[in-house]
Amino acid sequence: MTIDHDGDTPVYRQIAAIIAERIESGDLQPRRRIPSESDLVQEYGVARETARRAVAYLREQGLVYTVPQRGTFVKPSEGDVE
Amino acid sequence: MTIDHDGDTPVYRQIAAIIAERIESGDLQPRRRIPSESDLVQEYGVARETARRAVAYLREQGLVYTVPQRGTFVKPSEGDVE
DNA sequence: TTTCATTTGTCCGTATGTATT
DNA sequence: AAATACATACGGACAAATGAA
Repeated sequence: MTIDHDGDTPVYRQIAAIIAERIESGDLQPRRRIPSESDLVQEYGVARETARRAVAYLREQGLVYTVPQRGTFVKPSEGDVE
Repeated sequence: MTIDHDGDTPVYRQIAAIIAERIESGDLQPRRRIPSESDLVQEYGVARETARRAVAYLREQGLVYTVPQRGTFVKPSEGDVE
């Protein structure tokens, strides 16, 4: 997966889409931590704000949840055990 | 040496320049520890991130090396004895 | 052995200024 | 004007290793 800096889709949404795909494919498991903002900065060569936006977008979509000072994690599905 | 918070040169580079000057003048000797991040925070009244950036900048310039949980030290010159 | 302070590593939250589109 | 992106700077918190007491 590569980032298109010139296309119509904002970079942060492209990154969010990649992570969302990893969640849906099971590559990123429920309650497991997703890559940190710094990881995303490194991996995709973007600014931290862009990485933060990508994570914020996933949060808005209800795919992940963030624990301050801990990280961002994949939300468990509805029927999952507590 | 005072920090100019409003000038063109970023604060972290000003601090890096001060330390670089201390190294070149011999005030900070090879293999000796440079001031810790906390020291720089105290001394120049900056955030830790800014202090960390200054050190990172010196590292990129090859002037110092960092040992985790130990500190950052002045790099010995080429011809120095091991 | 245990405790404690120090130090760097790694997180996250926020803000401002600038540039580009 | 507004959205996107980058650079800089400040703040707080916890983790982990080291070394000294």
